[in-house]
Amino acid sequence: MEYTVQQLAKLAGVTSRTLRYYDEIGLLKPARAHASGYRIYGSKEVDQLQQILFYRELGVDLETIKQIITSPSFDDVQALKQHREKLLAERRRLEALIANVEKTILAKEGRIIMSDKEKFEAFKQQLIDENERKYGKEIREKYGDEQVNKSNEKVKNMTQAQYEEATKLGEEVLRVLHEAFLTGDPAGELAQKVAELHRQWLGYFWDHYSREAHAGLAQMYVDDERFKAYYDQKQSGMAEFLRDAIFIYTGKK
Amino acid sequence: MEYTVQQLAKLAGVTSRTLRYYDEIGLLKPARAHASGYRIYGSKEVDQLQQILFYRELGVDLETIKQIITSPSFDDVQALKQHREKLLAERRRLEALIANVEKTILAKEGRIIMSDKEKFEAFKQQLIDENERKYGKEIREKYGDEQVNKSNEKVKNMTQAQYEEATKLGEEVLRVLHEAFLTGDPAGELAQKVAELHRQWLGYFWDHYSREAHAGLAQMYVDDERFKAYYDQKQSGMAEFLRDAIFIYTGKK
DNA sequence: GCTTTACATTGACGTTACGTCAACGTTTAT
DNA sequence: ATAAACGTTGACGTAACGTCAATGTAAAGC
Repeated sequence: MEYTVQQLAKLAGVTSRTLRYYDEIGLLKPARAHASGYRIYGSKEVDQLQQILFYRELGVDLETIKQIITSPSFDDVQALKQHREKLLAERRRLEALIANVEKTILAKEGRIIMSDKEKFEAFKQQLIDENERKYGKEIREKYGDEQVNKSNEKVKNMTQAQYEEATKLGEEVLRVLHEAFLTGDPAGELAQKVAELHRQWLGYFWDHYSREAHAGLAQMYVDDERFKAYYDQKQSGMAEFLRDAIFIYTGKK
Repeated sequence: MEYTVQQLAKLAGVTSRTLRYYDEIGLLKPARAHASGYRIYGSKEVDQLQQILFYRELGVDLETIKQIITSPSFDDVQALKQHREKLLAERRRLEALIANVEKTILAKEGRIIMSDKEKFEAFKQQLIDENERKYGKEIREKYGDEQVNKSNEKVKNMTQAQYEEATKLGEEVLRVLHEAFLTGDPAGELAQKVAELHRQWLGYFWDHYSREAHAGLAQMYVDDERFKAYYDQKQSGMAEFLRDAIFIYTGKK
């Protein structure tokens, strides 16, 4: 089954302009060009476009999508499974927003008290995850400029499965951190487990690990209010605790 | 509680640039300016920003958001309830995408057959609804330029609850249309019920109804492949049938 | 075969919602 | 008083197209 630009655009619910743009940037090339110069797309391109639309739906930028799907190791069934996981996560985020709006309604009706901070909690979760990744990069730039290109490449080539794993690991860090916090001992077994998990989490974003960089990032968690707020979400003081645990783990203290 | 730009930005998980931009376009003005010229935001602005973020989350463009929240009749509790409805709808759309990806996985594993068309179904639903609204406007421009401003205003002020009702009605039109189609009689009772339901649906988007405009739109459904494909989704010929039913309903034939 | 309509191409400017940076004034902490 | 942190305005750049012009090609109608 072959399609011209308009046919495929209609089929997929995009515009012909979009398809031409995708051709132009090398994201989705036609199967071939008709003698007239018209673009002709086939089944392979249909499947590729569907993948692109899933990634787009999940907020991935086109350049990143291009790198993922043009990789020789790209496995479309695996990618579809990853989309599913990510869509489920997105649904959970929506559910948090729904819960937040319901809570806001109660607050407006005077039934509960809601802090200014709580009003924005559901909006911020994804942003904080992204900021955290970004700041990890800044540390890299600070301690090793020659590694930045590799690091950028690594982040861009991260698969959705890896992203999911990283997200889960980040959640686990937070959970175990709280347990360790309750022990009160940053040098204890639990706290050191947190630091180790945190190091594993960094492995998803950093091309090369160094203790110095790890410690530097941990200090940033305390110095930057956004991170501090994130780690203190369960209980105040947890950001400092994590910093201390990591300092001990890395031998800085 | 008062906040400077960075404080509110951090609280809400947006950038100071965003807040300055929102001030510049009149979307979210500070409560006052400090003697230094610094922007100072208060509780009222916090609540406004939360509303803005909900609308933004739901894909509403900033100009539209501005018009909604600056309207004298804006009711924030009512708006929150509408956000909730829309978020629930968005969650249902995500669920359709999840079902679609699961189905695609099955197709890839060779367990079921999936058409090229089915591969894009979940992506297209919202797009078609939006296109339909847009074309309704074009008809208005064609038959009555002096009504366009009112019509634009109506669409922009449509509440989320109204949008949901319109969506449901659109679905009912399609369902009853198929039943009527099976009777084969565009002048029959069922077909005329479809035309009436369609007219009601138009009431959500048009400030003023005219039979001429209705008939013109119906003809467009047959002439424009995108609408034709939409109405023919259940069975080929349904777009023409709807056109005929509306022509009879409006007295054009 | 010729004409008209529909479809496709490339090129280019415009849009929305910011991101980024420069230059410089103001506030806070030491 | 000084340095660091924060704020301002102004301005250019970006991603992902939307829109339109000029022109060639394919398909339908006569």
